[in-house]
Amino acid sequence: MVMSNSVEIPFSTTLLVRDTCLCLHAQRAARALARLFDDALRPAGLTNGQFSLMMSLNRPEPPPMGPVASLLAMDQTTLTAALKPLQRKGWVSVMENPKDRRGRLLALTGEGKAVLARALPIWKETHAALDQKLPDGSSARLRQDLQTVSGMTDETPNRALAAPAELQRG
Amino acid sequence: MVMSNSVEIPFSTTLLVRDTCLCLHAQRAARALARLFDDALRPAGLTNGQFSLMMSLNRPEPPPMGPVASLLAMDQTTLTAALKPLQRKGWVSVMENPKDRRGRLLALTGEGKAVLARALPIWKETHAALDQKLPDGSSARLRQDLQTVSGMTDETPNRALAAPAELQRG
DNA sequence: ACTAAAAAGATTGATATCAATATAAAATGG
DNA sequence: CCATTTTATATTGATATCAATCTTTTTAGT
Repeated sequence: MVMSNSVEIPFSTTLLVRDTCLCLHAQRAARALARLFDDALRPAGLTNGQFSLMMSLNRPEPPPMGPVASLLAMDQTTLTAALKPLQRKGWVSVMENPKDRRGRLLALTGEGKAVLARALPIWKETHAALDQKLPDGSSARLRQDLQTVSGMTDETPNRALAAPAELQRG
Repeated sequence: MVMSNSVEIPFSTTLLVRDTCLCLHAQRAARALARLFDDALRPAGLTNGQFSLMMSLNRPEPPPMGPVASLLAMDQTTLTAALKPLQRKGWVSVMENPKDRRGRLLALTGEGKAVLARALPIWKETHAALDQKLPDGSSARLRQDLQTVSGMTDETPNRALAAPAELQRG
């Protein structure tokens, strides 16, 4: 009798996982889109993530960190780290919240707004080109499905999706 | 006449970008799904990315690095880095390709196969639960749309999607 | 064969990501 | 008011991600 020294997973299973895993498909699409927008935004000096983050700070009132992290569906510690280079470049200011001294309020600086304004037309062009290349209706449908997934996997369902007060129109 | 010391982007534009940007939606969904699978796979000692990578190495013939990076839609240097911890743990072996001494051939070790085999049922459960929570038909549709996006943004269209020879049935 | 170009990976440096943990301040319950 | 708990954020350490650049080896053109 021979010791089984390895546990074989059938190749067909590998193919099944490759073809069906939503997580894998999402990571691949996220990497591909990140590269697309990173390349496009490079002349503006921003990555796709920095663009999204800075855009989310373009509000009437400076938001605290927690809601911003939720909006981007990222860990709070990731946001702390992501802010560092933007602070260093003087594009984002992080100030103590006078109403709650544990908290910070995030705001774009004048220069940050200028950088973002220069990046905006690039985003518009890139996104329009992307939309056009997608089959009719794909874009809106994909957006909707991605939103469903983001919300569903959240411990606090829809916390990131229920447009936070600071981002509500009106 | 007053110097304009900042370039304001209307708040309505911020809301538009937040609601429509496919890149942002993809990053959020990717982060959310990564957390979901990372949490589930933690008892098996794998992250979602390590699971996908190792599963892609479960083939009859050890593949070189390039096609694996393409399959995962990741940079080749990212793959080099991602292999490090797996090599250290003795789950993946990286050997010189005798047919092309520039290249490397990647393979699971016996222990790597065992780890992957223990992770597989966790993936199945997690993915089944996810599928069930999604509205009917969403899962397949989302997969398809994500694949379209991944392929479209690739410099070599469909390079990552055209199932590479090593992954072909037959 | 020789040279130039292309291909496969590795390395470095910067940022992104999250778990685990720590700190400080606010809220809550006596 | 005081002790406990909760909340908001920071720090550390490990991995992930990609651009820029480098080395080695193969391929192409002559």
